[in-house]
Amino acid sequence: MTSHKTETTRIEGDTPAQRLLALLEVIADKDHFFTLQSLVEETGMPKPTLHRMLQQLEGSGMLQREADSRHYGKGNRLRRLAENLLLNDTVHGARHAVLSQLVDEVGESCNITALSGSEVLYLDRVETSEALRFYLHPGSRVPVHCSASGKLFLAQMSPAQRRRLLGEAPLKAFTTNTLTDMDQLEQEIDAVRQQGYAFDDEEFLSGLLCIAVLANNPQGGKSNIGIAIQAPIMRLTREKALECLPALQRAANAIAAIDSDAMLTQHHTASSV
Amino acid sequence: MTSHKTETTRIEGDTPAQRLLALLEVIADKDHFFTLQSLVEETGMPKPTLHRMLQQLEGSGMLQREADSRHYGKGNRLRRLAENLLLNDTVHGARHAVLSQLVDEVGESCNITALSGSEVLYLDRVETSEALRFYLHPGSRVPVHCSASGKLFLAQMSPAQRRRLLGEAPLKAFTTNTLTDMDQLEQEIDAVRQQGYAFDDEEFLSGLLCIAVLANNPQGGKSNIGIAIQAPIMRLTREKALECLPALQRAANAIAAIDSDAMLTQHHTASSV
DNA sequence: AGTCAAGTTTCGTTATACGGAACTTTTCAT
DNA sequence: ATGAAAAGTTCCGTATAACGAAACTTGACT
Repeated sequence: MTSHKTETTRIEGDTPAQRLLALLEVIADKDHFFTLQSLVEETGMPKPTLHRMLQQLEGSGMLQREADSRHYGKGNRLRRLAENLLLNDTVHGARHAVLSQLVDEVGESCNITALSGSEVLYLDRVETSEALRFYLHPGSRVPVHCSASGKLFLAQMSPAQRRRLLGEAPLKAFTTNTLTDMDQLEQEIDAVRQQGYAFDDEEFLSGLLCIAVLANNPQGGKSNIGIAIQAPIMRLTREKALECLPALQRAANAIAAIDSDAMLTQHHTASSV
Repeated sequence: MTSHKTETTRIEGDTPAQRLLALLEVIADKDHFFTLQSLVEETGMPKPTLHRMLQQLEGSGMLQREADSRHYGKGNRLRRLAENLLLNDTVHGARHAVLSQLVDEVGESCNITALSGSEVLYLDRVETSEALRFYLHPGSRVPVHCSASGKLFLAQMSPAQRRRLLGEAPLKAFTTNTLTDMDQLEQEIDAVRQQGYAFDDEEFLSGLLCIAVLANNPQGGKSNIGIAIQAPIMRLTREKALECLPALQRAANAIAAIDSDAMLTQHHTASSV
């Protein structure tokens, strides 16, 4: 047999730079100093390659070597980068706060979504404290045609755009409720546009009901971020969901306000305090 | 408002990967969305080059585009990277030693914090040896508006940033002492800015008093590192806490020094003051 | 001194970055 | 609606950097 290569982590990426970022992630998880050899064993990459990468990171102050010249630790520049990344991410912070507030109000899991490519991307999510719940983590994706926010995004598009997005692949059925007929879907989308909100009534996952609205900024520019409540049908019926609509809309407006504020391209933020 | 070529920032580095990291630093400083064009103007780099870089960052989930496909924001992967970097940087760090030293001096539990999203993140913590104590572990989070370090972070933001972070969701009450009125909070924050330190007087947990200062880097930029003492009110009154202030400030300076110290090892610290 | 393991350098071979110019899409003024 | 300006995107020949097997150096321990 062969040697037992544990290789818990893999450095992946299509380009050298992406691989370097992946390496940074491996390093970020370490709470102790590490050596070149330890990384070789952990990632299975060739030693000269890792050596070169570490050299670059050290050369730019992202990493620092200990006095013995073989143990690496995180450098100041890297720490500062991390600090600034978090410090200046008020948009995410504010959105998250609104989402938490909404979850408190309605008592069910809520999420913020965006259209990314031809799929709906979960940007952020706050879980209910209820024991029974669907677990969908931020970063996961869902098809447009069977998600509440997806329908809203579709409803905003021109017919041409919509067909371009949906026209290629047939509408995949995930449950018996999934709308797989294009005409049916168009009809649903018309209704959605009228109402200003959309349901996903077990169209993606059996037992999951979802209601969503858009966080349209008032200027009309289509900053289409969606916000949704989702829960098991045993706790959330269509009727109950509609009762949550005002709270949902309020949250959507709050998020729209944040986004339009953050969209203003200021060239210089006031530094004086 | 004309497009003077200010070129405040330069993307420098000997290798493509280093230049990409430099770009990340530019991006880390932004608290609003940005466009390709804005980066072109800010850095003076060729458009296709920046386009390619952003493409790589977006493709690997480090950045995310808004639905309008021209505004970029920080992605989840980048946020996670930043959090892990800060969170796992403690055990062998010189900061931990400073914290231990402070605990020895004042005899109460102390911690190092950073702002992450709309919450304060505990980066590191050293417990007192006293039997009676609050147990809060590194990695846990606390709302900004009712924590000592949170108020300090808020105090250094621009009014616009602060409003964005606090304005859209009501201030949740955790105890009867929690400041839930925005005007009251603004007033408190003004005071905090004057004083340079902040209390949390049972505003998050009943019976818990806390005093904090920032580890300001000497260059005067914003800081995302706070340091705090916390203890049950039966052992730590406001008066007693103020007596600890010199020790606390000394520790903060020590931590700030660690950060800028290693900068001297860098090729060139002195960018213009 | 001798051995071994970790770190480092070399170098021919690929793969990627680079960025001017051309092209496409969106935006905005008329 | 219409067209011009601006932003985003793609092309592609050239320049540069990444790659990693192998050879070499360093240092720790015997």
